[in-house]
Amino acid sequence: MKEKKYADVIIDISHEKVDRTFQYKIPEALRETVLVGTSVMVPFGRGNRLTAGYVVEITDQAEFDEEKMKEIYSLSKQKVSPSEDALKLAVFLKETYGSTMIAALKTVLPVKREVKAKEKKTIVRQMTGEEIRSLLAESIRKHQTGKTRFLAALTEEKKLPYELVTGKLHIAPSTIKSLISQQVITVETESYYRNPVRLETGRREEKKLSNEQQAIVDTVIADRDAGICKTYLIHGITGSGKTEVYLSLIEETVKRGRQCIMLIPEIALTYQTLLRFYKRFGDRVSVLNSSLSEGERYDQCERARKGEIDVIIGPRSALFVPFEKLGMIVIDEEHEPSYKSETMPRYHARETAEYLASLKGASLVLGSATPSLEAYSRAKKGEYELFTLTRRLTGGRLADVSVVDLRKELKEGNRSIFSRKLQELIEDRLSRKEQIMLFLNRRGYAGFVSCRSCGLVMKCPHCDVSLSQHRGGKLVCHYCGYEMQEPKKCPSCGSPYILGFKAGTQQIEDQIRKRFPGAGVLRMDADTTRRKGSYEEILSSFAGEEADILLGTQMIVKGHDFPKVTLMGVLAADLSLNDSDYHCGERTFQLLTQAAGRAGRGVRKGEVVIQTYQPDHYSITLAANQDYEAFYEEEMGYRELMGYPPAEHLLAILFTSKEEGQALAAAEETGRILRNYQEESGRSDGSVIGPSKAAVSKINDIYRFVIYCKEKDYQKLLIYKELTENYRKNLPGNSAFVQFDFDPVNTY
DNA sequence: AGCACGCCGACT
DNA sequence: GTCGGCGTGCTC
Repeated sequence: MKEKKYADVIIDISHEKVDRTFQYKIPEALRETVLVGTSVMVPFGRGNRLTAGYVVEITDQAEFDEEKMKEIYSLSKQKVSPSEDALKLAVFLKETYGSTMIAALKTVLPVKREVKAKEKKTIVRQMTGEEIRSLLAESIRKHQTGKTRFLAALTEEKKLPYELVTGKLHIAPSTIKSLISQQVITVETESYYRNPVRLETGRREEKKLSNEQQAIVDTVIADRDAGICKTYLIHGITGSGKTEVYLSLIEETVKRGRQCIMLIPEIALTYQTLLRFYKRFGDRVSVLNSSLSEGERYDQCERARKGEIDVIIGPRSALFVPFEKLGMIVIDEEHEPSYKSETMPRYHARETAEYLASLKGASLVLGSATPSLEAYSRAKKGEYELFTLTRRLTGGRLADVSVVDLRKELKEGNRSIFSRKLQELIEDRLSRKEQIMLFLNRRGYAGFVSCRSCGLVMKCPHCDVSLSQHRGGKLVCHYCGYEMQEPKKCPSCGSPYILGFKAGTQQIEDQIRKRFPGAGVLRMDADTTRRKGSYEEILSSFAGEEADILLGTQMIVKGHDFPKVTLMGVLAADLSLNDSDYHCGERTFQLLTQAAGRAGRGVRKGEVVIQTYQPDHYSITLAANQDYEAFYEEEMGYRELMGYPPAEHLLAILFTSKEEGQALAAAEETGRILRNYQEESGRSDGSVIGPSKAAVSKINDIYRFVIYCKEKDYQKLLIYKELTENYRKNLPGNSAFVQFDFDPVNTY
């Protein structure tokens, strides 16, 4: 037997330049204990600073000069050692989505951090403004540029966030250290604590399944018992009882000694949803959500590892809960964009779940009322088994849907945001004391501020977006948090007519109050739900009939049933139809279908009015007819024509830099290399588009350029990624950063 | 990321 | 000269 003398270690530093393995000698004393996956402390860098790392391979072959090779110092007690499965998952994420290995490892591992979960460091000035100014003068005289920038900032503010100083002001740590020792400044550290969510376990609740529902459960479980693990897609209209099917599937799986992961979109993670699981599984179920601190997340993972729980419910990150005997993964509302991660690695929960399921021998169950084209096309190809739930169990009939042409309204002299038909119906419902929901499917944020004289729009000085208006006369940037007082006069032409253009829900709320005085209105959008718990507050006060009309964005069409709602008005269906994103037709269809499903959940029949400027668009007409199948055919034809996913695969390569020129140069050079490769390999089926300015061309003073690559074969996109990475490796000192996004969910 | 090494301007 | 700052490059 060969001796296992060397360990390949990934160092816990998230930087491209150290994103590879480093080989260390395993000291005799640790030969038995150091395994693949062990987290260790190693001396790293010139100063041999002790750094954490993860062993990803053990060999008897030295691949580095043995003389220079260092030894592993010790095992790490601070960090979790990833299991073999976790390592495989990390490799999958790294290779499929193009991130650093350490970033992939960190998304897979529950970070075991000390009790103080989060720290925020602030630099505090210890001298008077006068003293600082004299130091400033001295540093100017000495041409100490960094110190000058720092001191100048200190004359303005007494306190500065630490990240701002090292990041934006670009001050070297040595400069900070010397100023601390001269007692010019101090560093304050604040820690935050968070409380876990506790729910009481209720009584066990079980409903009899319909034949349709039971058939699904029987098939999947029979497959399981026969050792077949595959992917199933349940296409079931709203109210067809998908959740009951999930509950039974999970219960049967748990009975067989296996554990389950239940993914739901973050927004649907409400008390009501969770309660159904608690009632069925009691304390064998646990919730993972974003408000849990790192320590609490770690505890949940430990409970799972020890087998203390059978079911975990959570958003996409719940996939990484380390169950020993995972038997099933359920993904509810499979089409939701929140299943795609927005940070590196940009993984998709559906694809990652598929990999994990195959790794663990688990079944994967997807469910949606409006399946994503990706999932549905795979079901059609026979890669997934498709089930359809057609009957609505809650008794309510499907609502009557009518489409109103807003162009015609305008032509006939109605300039209001409510069509005559919608106005009539609102009045009717108000007089009958029934409830109304009005849905504005607007993307983005609150209203911007512009000058009525010269047309200037107030923009963030650091980002390529307009500032949005907040309470208290403040203008805020939603990308970087920049804040300023709302100006009294236009900074460009001096006109006093600089006003907020509240294109959003607030303006509509005002209009409703004007047109229907006496009607109680509740508004729900990003603004009114910012405070924790206010989301549920608004919903429960509407459920308690404290208002007649609920006006809101996306949020109001997901989840909750209100039996008293008999009218749903979609104010402008086109708002989500004209995005630059190729998903916009699909999103619009999904939103309208969901909205239509909200009306008439009780005994009374519901009505839905969809107002639009494009009444003939298939996303709108087919949603009005509730015809998913026809929509799928139409939209799939468009994707095939354009070569968009799922017909082909798409890779977005994002180049970012503080220097616009550097980002552009790197992007252009990469574009040349990729096109070159394409020509050389003599292919005509793929294409490289760009580079071009990103849709938001600047965030936080960092410029953004993007290249898109289309290919039928996903593997070929990985070659593009590799080519890009190689080019960057041979180009030292470039300050442009590169990010990859495979089959992106938002455009750049 | 963090740290050493080396270059460059200013002051004893 | 030499002190001390910032830029550059490497880390098994």
